[in-house]
Amino acid sequence: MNAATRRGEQVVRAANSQLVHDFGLLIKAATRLEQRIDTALRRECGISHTMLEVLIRLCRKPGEEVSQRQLADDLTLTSSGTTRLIDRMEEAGLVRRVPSPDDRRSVFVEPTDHGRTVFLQAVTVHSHVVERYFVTPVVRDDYTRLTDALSDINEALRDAAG
Amino acid sequence: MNAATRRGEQVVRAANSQLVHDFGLLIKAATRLEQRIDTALRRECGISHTMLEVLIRLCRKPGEEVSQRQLADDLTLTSSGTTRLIDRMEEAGLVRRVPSPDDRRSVFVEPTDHGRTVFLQAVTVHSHVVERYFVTPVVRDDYTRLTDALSDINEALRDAAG
DNA sequence: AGAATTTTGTTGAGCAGTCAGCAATTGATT
DNA sequence: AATCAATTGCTGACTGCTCAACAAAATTCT
Repeated sequence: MNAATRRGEQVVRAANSQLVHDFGLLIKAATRLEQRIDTALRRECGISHTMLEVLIRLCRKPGEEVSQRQLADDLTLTSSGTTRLIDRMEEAGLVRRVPSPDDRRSVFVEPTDHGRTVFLQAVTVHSHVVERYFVTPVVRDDYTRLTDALSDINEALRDAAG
Repeated sequence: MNAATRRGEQVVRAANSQLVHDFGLLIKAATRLEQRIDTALRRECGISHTMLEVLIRLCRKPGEEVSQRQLADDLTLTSSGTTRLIDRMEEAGLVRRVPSPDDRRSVFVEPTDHGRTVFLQAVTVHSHVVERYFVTPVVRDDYTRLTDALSDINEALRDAAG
């Protein structure tokens, strides 16, 4: 057997590895689910899935002051991405920018009344899709394990710098 | 208690719902993992994560003829997105377009020698990241449940049209 | 206090995808 | 066989993000 053949087998083995396949499952499930939610939200509420995530974050603790910096960190976005996202949401009347009194670099973002109204509609749509494709397909016992595992993964990703 | 207060509580409850939180875990884990892999691949092999997914698909069964259409379906991309992706990969010398003899609309995509070489390097980088942040953080017993659950979710998503 | 460093949000340029519309080819209907 | 419909890949216009560079403000270090 020559070197070329040997390498050929190596390539095929790598492409069929269990690890590669398993990881593909995660990426695919997340991508498709997000696409579905995004489509449903745009059609029924006129907002994107990312915008819903912003509203979720902003409505969590009423009265809490959330800066763009915090939003960026929580949504895994860059600061410039966040600036533009909030631009669009402000334009759509969903949120309002409020300059921080303590730190004049910082900008707080808060939901408007309209933002809260849309949020309630959107969360309903969101829940339906999640219920149908995320909760129902998984056996109850497996579900808690799934979320446990995801928590562990997120923790590992958060702790490690590189 | 007036209507406004009642609605205010409703908003807070929705933003803190378990379902919303759990789903956030999935999206966040997938997003961050993919970002990490993408960064590592770009730095160490000069290709994107999407390009690696193409190479994985193309190297699975040697001799198999894979059209752009099939690639688009497997990667959850639009046909135009696929066209441009293959454009870039062809330019980088990773793949080659071959017109199908049977169907003159269709284009087969196959990896070049260079593509296979890069693939082997890339799969190593990919495996390291996946091993570290996807396999290791999860207890072994939970791992199989996790992948089972992800399979179920993907099946539900594949079967349903809307 | 003053200088150097870090943090915050914004902007221009670019990248990687989408959608809508297209021509070429193939398949189905009659 | 002729037409009508569906599929394949491509292109222009757009979206939503990133990265790099920046000014303004805050923090740290002498």
